[in-house]
Amino acid sequence: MPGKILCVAEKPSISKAVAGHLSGNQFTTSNTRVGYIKNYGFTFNFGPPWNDCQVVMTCVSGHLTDAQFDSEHDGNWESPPPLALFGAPVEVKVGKKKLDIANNIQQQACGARALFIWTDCDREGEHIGNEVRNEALKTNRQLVVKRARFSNIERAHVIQAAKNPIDLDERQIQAVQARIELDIRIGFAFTRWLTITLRPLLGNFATAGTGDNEKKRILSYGSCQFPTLGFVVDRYFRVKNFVPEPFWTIKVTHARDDVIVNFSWKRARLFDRAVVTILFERCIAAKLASVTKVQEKPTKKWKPLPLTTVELQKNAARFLRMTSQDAMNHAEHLYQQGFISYPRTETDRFDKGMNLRALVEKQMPDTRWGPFAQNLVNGGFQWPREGRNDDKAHPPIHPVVHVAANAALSDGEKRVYEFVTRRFLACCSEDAKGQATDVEILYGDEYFTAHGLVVIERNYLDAYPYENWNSSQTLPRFTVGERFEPTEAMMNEGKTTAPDYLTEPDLLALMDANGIGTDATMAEHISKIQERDYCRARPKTGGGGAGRGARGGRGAQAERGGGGRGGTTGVQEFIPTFLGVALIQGFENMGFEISLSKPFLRKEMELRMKDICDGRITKDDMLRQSIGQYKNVFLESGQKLDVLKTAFRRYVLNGGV
DNA sequence: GCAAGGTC
Repeated sequence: MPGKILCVAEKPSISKAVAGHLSGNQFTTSNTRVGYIKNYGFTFNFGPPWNDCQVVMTCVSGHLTDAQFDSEHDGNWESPPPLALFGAPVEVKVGKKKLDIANNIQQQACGARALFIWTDCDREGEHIGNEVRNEALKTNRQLVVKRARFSNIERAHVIQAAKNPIDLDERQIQAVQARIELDIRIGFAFTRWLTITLRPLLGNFATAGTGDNEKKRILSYGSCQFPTLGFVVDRYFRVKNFVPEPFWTIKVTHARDDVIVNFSWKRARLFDRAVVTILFERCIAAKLASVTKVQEKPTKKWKPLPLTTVELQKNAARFLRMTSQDAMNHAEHLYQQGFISYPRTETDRFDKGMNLRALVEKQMPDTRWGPFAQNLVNGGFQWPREGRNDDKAHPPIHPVVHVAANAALSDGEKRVYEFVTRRFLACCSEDAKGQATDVEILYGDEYFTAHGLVVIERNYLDAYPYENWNSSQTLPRFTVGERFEPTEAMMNEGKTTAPDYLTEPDLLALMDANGIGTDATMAEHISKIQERDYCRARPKTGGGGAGRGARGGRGAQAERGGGGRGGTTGVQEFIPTFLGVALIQGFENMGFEISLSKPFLRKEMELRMKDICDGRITKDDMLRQSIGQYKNVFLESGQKLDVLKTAFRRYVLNGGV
């Protein structure tokens, strides 16, 4: 007598894929009250102790529940006072829009022997699994609850996961519950307090329009939005306070075989004129330079890593002239139509079980990159490089089917699809190859080098026009030990230039490096601080090479990647408003040991969550500790309100300085 | 009206 098993995934795409694999595409489909959620019915042999079972496979759509304060604390912002939110009861309830989805789970759980949870195998996925479990148990107390462990949706892997279910990880669930409770307590308490105490000071700072708008203005605090704003403000001050410094450098050129070879100084530049003068004079006095090193060696330009969400967003700003939010919207739409894989992933390595060649083959009909794909299929294919990140839930972003150039897509969608596909083909190709020549000379007491490059095989670059690699002039022949008199030697003066304002790729890189937000939310935080009028984006103008010689970068935060690409692409840069500056400076001036505007608190929260997952502390430990810590900061902020008000008067009312 | 995290 076959039992019934209910399977629940985190989202429609997974439930459909899993149903297809487990049933061999032999399933029935029934619609639920929520249009995009379907119940698939089929039979499957799960092996002992379940064996042959009737299966219903369905899904939720992200989290089912939402945390909210009890009715006493849910209305009026003034009373009870925001401070009370650190201790007020928090209720976790199924969201209004999720009631139908929850009901579907309850109904389908009736009469089932077991519930198999197929949510993503990450922390939030574990928590969503718990929400599903709670719903199912409401109508079926006897239900055995298991979870499938999977890291991709390849057929064999999915079947393996179905036959070897494990248990939900209670620690991960607790860690997320703690995060949720902290986010709402801290976020709501500070937001209400900031709004009611500072809104009256804003008066004529109504930028968005009328006084009516002004009444609705919210001054929000969030553990992600504040550090995000902090990065923007921090860079703003580094630009504003920048003082150019003069430097000096020595340049040597030599003409040989009709080529003028430029040698650059190994010290690049020094900030002491007298010292450079002495070094320069020694060069001149030496008259002859001698060749100390000639090196010819093969060199490569590495093909890109498989595409993650953060990379997609950064590249969209640089190459596709769209904001990270637009890029995500387009990617989401492409995903929903089945054109590309799931667009929210941190994974930059393909699982060995994936058939990448088959995916390349699908691109052969394309008029733009078909021949390139054909070449890969004919033997040029190479497995992509493997990055260090694996979220254990989704593969890197890749094209799933071919979409022709004339397909009915919006312009933005087309550009995102093209980028995803070209990136994928580049990943499956070979590094570009070249021959590099380095010549080093000793002139006086100083070393100088010249560099030459000949590109031999472009390889992946042929499919990936977003990157360049060009041959430089071919260097004439030099031999080690030879001596010559340089055609010209000059001492030049230069000036350091200010760093650029933060661009969107810069900001994304900073957030990524500091653990602010997730692949799915980083773009939202960036748009949130604009919505709050804490900062504004404007197109970056001109700017070629600005910041090249910058010496202003003394900030302590990690900075990866970076913008600063010359030309006039559609990259945006972020400038804080006086309001944004006032908030960040105000809190900075309060002199807390751990600043609210820096990423440390969020990082701390991540670490404590990890402690819970590893069993070092419990959820209650974390809540007690963190609530206490933030409550103290909140109380102190109240005591130092004058500091904040001073910053507001200074920046908002007086327009800066 | 408010956070951040999932997702459509």
